[in-house]
Amino acid sequence: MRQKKKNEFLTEVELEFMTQLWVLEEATVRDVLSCLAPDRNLAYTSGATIMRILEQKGFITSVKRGKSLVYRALLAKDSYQSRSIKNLSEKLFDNAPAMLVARLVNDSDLSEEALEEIREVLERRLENDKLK
Amino acid sequence: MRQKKKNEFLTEVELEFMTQLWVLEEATVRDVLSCLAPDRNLAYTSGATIMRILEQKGFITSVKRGKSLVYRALLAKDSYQSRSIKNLSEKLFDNAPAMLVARLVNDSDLSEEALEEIREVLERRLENDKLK
DNA sequence: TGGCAAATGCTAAAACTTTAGTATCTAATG
DNA sequence: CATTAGATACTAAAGTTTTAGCATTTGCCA
Repeated sequence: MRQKKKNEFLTEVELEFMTQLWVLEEATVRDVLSCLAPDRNLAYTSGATIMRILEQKGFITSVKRGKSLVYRALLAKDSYQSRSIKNLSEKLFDNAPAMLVARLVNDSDLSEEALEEIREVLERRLENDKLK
Repeated sequence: MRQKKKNEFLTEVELEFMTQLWVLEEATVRDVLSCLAPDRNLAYTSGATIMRILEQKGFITSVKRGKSLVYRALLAKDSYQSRSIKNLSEKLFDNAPAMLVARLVNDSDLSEEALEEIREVLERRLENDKLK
């Protein structure tokens, strides 16, 4: 009835785990679990399952070290950030990135510093553009 | 084993339908279906099911008109854009909106015009800030 | 080196998502 | 007012996600 789809995006829980792995760079299941919110209370085997799925999907890889598998991200955080923001822009902002930024700076309440940082990011980008 | 979660976010297909409804403002199942990509080939009843689910979840509402239900969004596109961008910023950008904008302007290849628009959005926002 | 603690592999349950078939209802029209 | 075309309601199948139990493997240490 429904065909298998291969998704290039992380599910919610997968992202939760990847986020830790991106910080740790190298980690066992136990390492990742110990970095989650203390009230997360996930069974060890659940964590192991998530990691195995992430590996199956090609987001991470593992090597055996002692009796444990040590995982490492294949998908870089940078790349996934780009992929995600691009997707959001396409799917929800009609490919109008300016509208996306407008929502961000107008509706979230950002600090003065955050706004300044954004301005700098943008100015550096425009500067860079002119040089070419 | 797993508790029921109530998600404030749209699934992929739900977003696909909402996107049309936001444009149409008011629409029957058939109206929405006819706006999807021509190669989408979804059965009428599938469309009806999606709409019913969207209503159950509180994203849209309906009134009977003639023999059809006419749907209308309860969740505004603006609000959902804000909600989504905020979520992305939190979950994938460590709450650093400047980093988010950096990914957007550096890694997607935006046109000169798009960058200018973004600059304007930001300048208007900073201007507005000063007035207060 | 035999046993134990800890790790993984295998399996599966339950909720969610996506799709669609069948049954039922209803409004318009001859 | 009976028929019928078209709409919704109900149900369900198949895949995905999230969680975890049980069995098995493995390396370490007494």
